[in-house]
Amino acid sequence: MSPKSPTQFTAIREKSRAKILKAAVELFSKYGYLEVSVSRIAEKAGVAKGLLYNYFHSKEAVLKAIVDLMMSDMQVFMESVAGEERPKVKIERMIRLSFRMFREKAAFYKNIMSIITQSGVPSKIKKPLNDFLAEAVAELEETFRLEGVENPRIEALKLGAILDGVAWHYLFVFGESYPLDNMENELVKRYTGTVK
Amino acid sequence: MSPKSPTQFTAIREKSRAKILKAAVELFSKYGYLEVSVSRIAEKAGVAKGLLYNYFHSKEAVLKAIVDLMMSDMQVFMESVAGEERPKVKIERMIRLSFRMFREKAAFYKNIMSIITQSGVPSKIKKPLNDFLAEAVAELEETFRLEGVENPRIEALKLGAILDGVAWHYLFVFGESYPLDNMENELVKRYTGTVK
Amino acid sequence: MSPKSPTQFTAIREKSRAKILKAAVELFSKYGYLEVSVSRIAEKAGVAKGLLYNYFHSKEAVLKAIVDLMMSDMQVFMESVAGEERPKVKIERMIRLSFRMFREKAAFYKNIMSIITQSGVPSKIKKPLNDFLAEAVAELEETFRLEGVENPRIEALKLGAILDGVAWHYLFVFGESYPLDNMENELVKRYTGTVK
Amino acid sequence: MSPKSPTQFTAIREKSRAKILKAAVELFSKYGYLEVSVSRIAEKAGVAKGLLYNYFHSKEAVLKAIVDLMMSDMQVFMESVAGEERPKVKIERMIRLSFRMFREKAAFYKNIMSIITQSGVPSKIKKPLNDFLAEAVAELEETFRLEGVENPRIEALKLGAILDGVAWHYLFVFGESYPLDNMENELVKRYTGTVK
DNA sequence: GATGAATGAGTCTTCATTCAT
DNA sequence: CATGAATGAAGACTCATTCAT
Repeated sequence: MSPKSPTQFTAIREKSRAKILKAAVELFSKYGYLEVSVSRIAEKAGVAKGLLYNYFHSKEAVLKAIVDLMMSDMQVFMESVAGEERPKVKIERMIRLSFRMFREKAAFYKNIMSIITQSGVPSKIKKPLNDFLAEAVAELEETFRLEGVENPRIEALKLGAILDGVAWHYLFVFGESYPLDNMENELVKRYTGTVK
Repeated sequence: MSPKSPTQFTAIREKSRAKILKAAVELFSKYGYLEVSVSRIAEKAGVAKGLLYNYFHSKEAVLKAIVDLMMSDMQVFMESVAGEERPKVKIERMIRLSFRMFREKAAFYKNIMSIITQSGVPSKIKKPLNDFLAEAVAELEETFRLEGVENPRIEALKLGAILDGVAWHYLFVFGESYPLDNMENELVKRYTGTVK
Repeated sequence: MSPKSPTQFTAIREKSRAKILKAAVELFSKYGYLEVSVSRIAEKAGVAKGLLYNYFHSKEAVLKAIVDLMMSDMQVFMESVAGEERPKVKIERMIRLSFRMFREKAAFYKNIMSIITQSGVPSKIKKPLNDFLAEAVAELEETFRLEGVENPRIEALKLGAILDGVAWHYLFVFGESYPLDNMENELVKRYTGTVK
Repeated sequence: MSPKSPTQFTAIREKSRAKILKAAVELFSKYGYLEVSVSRIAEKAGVAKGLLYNYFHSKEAVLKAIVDLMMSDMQVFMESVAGEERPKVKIERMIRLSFRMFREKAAFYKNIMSIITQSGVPSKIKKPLNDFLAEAVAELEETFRLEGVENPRIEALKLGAILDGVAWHYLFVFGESYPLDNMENELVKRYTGTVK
């Protein structure tokens, strides 16, 4: 008799939106943005194709939403180390954080790398990701500088390259057999002189 | 008009095939496999669309042919250092070779990384590329072992990660502004104790 | 909260229905029947999409309701001259009435001509409009006959054609720059021998 | 063995293009531009949907092609009376030409009027048609001026309105029952003082 | 060997309509 | 009476592939 309350609608919306995003993340990370059709996302999410457009005005908007999610996730991670003043500790935390992301946000991370690598993706979407990476390297550089490292820029790029290289190898080349834990400890040791 | 000799036919075939491959390489590295249509390849190659199917039975077969080309290119590179017995020198040469490839075969390399990243590409094509990478790491591992490094597997993976990370940063993130030369010298110094 | 009296319900119903019709008229005349979506009508009317189906069982039914409205409007106009016995005066009044409609009901008139022109619109809707036009011509014919004009049918069709032609030029071709007033006086003079 | 000659290809292309245009003209004039889908055009033309895009880069381009055809047809008609110096004769010829077009190019003319009337059609397409109509009226005005008519502008608009009104009544309201011949003779008599 | 017209499945997107609350 | 989430058919358009010549 009475219409659904706004609260009910919000809850329903949130749930459907989440279903769609979840399906999209999985499919994009497994098959790549261009290879996945809107129909397939809808099917996997268990909703009608049309419903997707109730929440995202285009396929690209779905990708954008995923990227935004990932970005704020990463931002949170970044901020969690931002307060750290001791350079060595900060480096260690950044390394450990990166590995945690590789492990816990594998699907997201795969998407990110795949998006950056795919030419079909509009640069409107790529730009913020590239910017984020560049910023992360800048942060590393600053930390190395504080630590008194001789060539902080090069050193930051090197660590950045290792981390992204590890991610790439883990996510796209070697898969589960990759010795993620060993690499993590090795890098921490190498950059801080200690092992946990 | 006049009947052509078998040799002439072969020459013609080879020329058309090469034209098509060249066009495909350029387009794939610039726009990505999925974004490039067969028509566009044919157009760029200056042949009729139908002719392409005379040489390759599908669009995917064109990609396969390109990957094969790249693989043998890399194989040649690899073999050029295979004979080197002195571990330190071998490591240096492998590093320098990699950077030469990043620089001189940027388009190829971009394609490779992009292909590996796109799970849409059938594993028939991706497998050999992955294998090649694994093999290269194995080669590094063996060399580090000879050198007497403590944990050659980890060390090889680390250098592999750096190299691929550098490639990724250079090709997809930072572009021409990336200090490729500095990184090269830095790595050589780090791994051999010398600079050129 | 409190139970509403039947009168209240009727009032509410009437108000919502009117809001929807108003919105539809405006949108249809501005963008055309096919170009306007039900969502847009509901949005402009400030009601939920579903409510529209509470009052009209389809989008087409909304159009039908609008056409009916227009028809009764025109009927009223027609009846206002029906009593006139003097042929010359009647002709003049019909001409002047037509121009008043072009001016004051431009949106309605645009809709009508547009509907008649779009064969996509089901004839259930077009029929009454066509009938109305035919009737108007018949009325003119009768009046010309009374006046003793030689070929009243042809004369009626000719005046009808001029009036619709003027409407068409004014509404779709020349727009505001069309000399509606001049044409009106010219026609009155031509058909009655007088100017106001 | 040998490829088709360019001449053969041109012939084939011309034939297919014509088939598609013919189907489109018929469907557009019967159901209106917006109501007709590309699939339906292709089906009626007896070709695959995709082929249409081999000849026209969009549905709108098909419409544009039709409009262009119509425009040049009308241009030819216009030019055929352009040389006529005697005003009375010129007016008669213009009237008779118009009626010939209504009769012989009914489908085209229906399209034109329907296009001008439909809001969904981009003004890029409408503009030239409107311009053409305006030009035709200007031509009439000039002729009336030469004839020494008192108010040539109004007179030209009036004749223009009659002609378009007749077309509208014939094509959209009364259909085959409309006394086209009578109207034609009546108008000629009215504007030249003679009947054929 | 070479041409490009032709096919049709598949892409993203829109929208009238239904329905649980 | 009122809401808006959900559906699915249909629309315009793309493109790998085939084939007659």
